[in-house]
Amino acid sequence: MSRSDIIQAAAQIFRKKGFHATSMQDIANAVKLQKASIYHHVESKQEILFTILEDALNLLIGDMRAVVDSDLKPKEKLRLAMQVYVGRLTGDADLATVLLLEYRNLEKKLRTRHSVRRDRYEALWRKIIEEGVDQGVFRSVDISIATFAIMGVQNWMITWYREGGRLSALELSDNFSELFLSGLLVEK
Amino acid sequence: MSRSDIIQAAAQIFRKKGFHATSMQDIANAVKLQKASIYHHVESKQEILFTILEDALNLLIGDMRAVVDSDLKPKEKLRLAMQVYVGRLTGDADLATVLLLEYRNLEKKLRTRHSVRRDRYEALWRKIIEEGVDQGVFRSVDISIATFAIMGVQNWMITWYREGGRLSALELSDNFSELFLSGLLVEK
DNA sequence: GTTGAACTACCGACCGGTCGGTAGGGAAAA
DNA sequence: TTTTCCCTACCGACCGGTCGGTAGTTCAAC
Repeated sequence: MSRSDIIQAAAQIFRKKGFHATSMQDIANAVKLQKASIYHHVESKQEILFTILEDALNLLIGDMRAVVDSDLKPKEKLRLAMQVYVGRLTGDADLATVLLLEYRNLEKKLRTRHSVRRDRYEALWRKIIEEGVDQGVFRSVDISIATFAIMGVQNWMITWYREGGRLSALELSDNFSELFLSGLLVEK
Repeated sequence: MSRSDIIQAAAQIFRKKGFHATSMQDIANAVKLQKASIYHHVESKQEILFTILEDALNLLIGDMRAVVDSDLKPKEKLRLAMQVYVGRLTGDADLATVLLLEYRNLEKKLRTRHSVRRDRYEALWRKIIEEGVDQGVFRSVDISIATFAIMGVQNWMITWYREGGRLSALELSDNFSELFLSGLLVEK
């Protein structure tokens, strides 16, 4: 039994029941240990949550840096970024759901630390849109709003996406990026 | 002290701390009653949550029926629907946040009942998009995906919108609808 | 005198977390 | 090769405190 086994089991239960509704006993049962034994591996329930969030965010930041630093055009960067992000959200739903929903339950100090890093992540998305506007391929939209919109569409997936649905992750992300790039209206 | 005072106070605290992190004592303190006295007005903590969700959803369904039943063109229906919905989300953030985030904490039976009604609400959005596609003013996008996307952008607002921000609710919704209708790319 | 709204006092269950202790395996000392 | 020692992983029992909820009572308004 390793620390990461516990973290992973916790993520799964946090996702299903939420952080506060999950007891340390629940986690202990999942890894077939006594509750006390868990404290040999982790400091506290808060630390478990924090670790889950950090791990998830690190993964995403790595993904995004690669896309932003590539020499693709803004349009392709956006498409690729969405492919990768949707892939992560659908691929590890436990991690994703906890990341997006449960960070609220971090105590203040840890939450602040996490928010800083999350803002840094979102700034990478912002950069892609800025680039597109600067190069004249994107209309001069409000950058912040566009970023929020793009994050929102994708993040909200965690509330409705179910594995084995009608569309694959790739089809979903392509639908999204097409929608964002071309809009709903037919050509004028 | 009325029942609705208690419900409203609870919504406020649920929003800030989450359902499970909120104790009946917290709610009692907020309305300056003893915890036991609250049970004179409500059946249980679950019932409080359920009432909040029902009230919020009823409001939204009423809004949406008016828009769908109007004789506006699909493009204007979408614009108006987003204006109204964003107005609600920003106007009563407590209700909105609890509606979108805390319904997960309903016990199974109540959650199922709620989900049915929420699906009925989302079907109204779907209808607008369908109408646009049928009339040939919207491209023939995947209707489900487009609906999820539009709901997602707006619903995700509850995570970042703060009163007194740079843009008004109306400006926000107009930015959103413009983005959805015309897309990011400049005219070809 | 009935009623509704509030109170005090309490319940059993469970919470996150800590305690002292131990089984067992690997390394160092004899 | 045997003995000693230490360390990791784990355990059962327990801590003070809080949880949602209940029982029974008081009291003012009608």
